[in-house]
Amino acid sequence: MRERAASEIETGRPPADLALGDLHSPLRDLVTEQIRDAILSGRYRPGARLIEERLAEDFRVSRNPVREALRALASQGLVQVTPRRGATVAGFSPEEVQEMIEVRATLEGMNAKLAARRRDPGMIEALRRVLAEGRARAPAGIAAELVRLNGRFHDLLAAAGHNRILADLMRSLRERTNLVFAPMSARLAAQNWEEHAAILEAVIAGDAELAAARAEQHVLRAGTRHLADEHPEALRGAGDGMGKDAAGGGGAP
Amino acid sequence: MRERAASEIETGRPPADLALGDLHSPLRDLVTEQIRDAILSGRYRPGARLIEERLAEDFRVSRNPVREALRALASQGLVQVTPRRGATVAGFSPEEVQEMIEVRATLEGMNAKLAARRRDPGMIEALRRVLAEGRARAPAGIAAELVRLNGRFHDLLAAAGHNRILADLMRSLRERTNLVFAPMSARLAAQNWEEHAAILEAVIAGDAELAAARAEQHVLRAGTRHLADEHPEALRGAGDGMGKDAAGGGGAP
DNA sequence: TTGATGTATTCTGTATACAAGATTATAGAG
DNA sequence: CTCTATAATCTTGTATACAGAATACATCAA
Repeated sequence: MRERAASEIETGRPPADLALGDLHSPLRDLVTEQIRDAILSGRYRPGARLIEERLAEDFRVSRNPVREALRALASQGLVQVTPRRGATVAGFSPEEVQEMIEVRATLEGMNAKLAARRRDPGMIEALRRVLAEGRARAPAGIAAELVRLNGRFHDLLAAAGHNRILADLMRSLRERTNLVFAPMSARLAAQNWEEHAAILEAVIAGDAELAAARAEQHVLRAGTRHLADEHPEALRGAGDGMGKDAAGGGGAP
Repeated sequence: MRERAASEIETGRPPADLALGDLHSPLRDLVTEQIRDAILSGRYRPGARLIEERLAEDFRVSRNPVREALRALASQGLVQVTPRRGATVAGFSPEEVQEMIEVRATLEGMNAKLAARRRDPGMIEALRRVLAEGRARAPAGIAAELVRLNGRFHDLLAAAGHNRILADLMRSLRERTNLVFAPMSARLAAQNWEEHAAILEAVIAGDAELAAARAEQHVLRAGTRHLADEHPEALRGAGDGMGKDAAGGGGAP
């Protein structure tokens, strides 16, 4: 503490409260991020085997960080590991998808309620900005960017609810459902952002019940849309001219 | 696979589709269970450092399985690991506890609703049995046993809801809150089981809304009780004559 | 004594090695 | 030609080794 103050004076720099070492993530974390991205972006498809040594070679690290990364992803539900048989990218049965959606809907509803009760001005302002960007990009944006924006909106909404535990659970469920909802047309993306707008409106108005209902419906509707609109080509290879973002998904909730 | 082993034990029936090798869990899993038990039973207290090599020596294994076990527990929220500084038993701030309770209350409410809609006869029968046992033991039972029974009741109720995702989340949250609620008097344990009875009654009656409300209140009330009734001695050492089960907890929800 | 500084020790992060289990390929019997 | 048995290969599970970061300790100056 005193040392920090000293270095502050010496360098004249503001007292960033994170140590220099905090910038240096362990390999395990870097590898986890790489694999997670590969899964969420669709480069590794559900069911694909994740062989430790192969990944280790790809990333030029030893198997240990890879193992730990795989286990971490497994505990988040993105990877499935079977003893002595190794890891695969998680795939979900229709029942599981349905269950995840129901839970997510409930949690998003709860969170919207909390957010509406709080009406944190800073968060609302940030949400407005992301909403504007999302609406603008929805019709024509590229899949990967829309997924990123959608994630930002939901993360901000979660932050507005001020419940970290809840936020973590929602993010985990969102990532998993994204794996399923990834391919979504521009039309659906547009509707997705209109629903976001409606949720935010209710939050701003402080109408907790309305916000909750809208957030819950938002998730449930996306599930229904997915089933109704189901694209058979979603399961095909990546050689459809959309490049590596092909499976990035346009506007899943 | 844990479930499979459990049902196996419960039924005493030789498993149909169970390969012999499935009985042989990796060391990592055995170590995970050991450490988890130690944490949940209070032998390792919140904040205590979990040093890999020390644990490895205790269990007579190398550090690798221990590392993986610690990471697994970390992802379940029972252990906290800081890069380059190692693992400690998780401790929660009052805010986090409050947040966990709120989320748990919502999820238990949702699950009770699902269970009431289904009214699975087999599950209800099993719940009745556990309820009877819990009620009988509540006044005088030893802490560790009451925790076990309480866990069984909630697990069965979760199974009755028929949503695995939801069940997993509830169990994870229950374990974490148990870490906090562990010390609970016999009186509170009795009330705990009366609330269980009320929930089950609503489930049996098929009254989804009532079941949800009661389950939600059940969790929230336990949180309030905990704050109101807070025992200062909960944080003291184990030398109070209750032995190694001292922190096992009588009747947290 | 108190505080700073350098040193020893402890612990984690990562790499490597090897044994045992699983998978695939191959050969032979029917 | 299909099916089974067996060998060859691949992969995971676990142990061990070592480098670097974090912590504890001892030493010395004020």
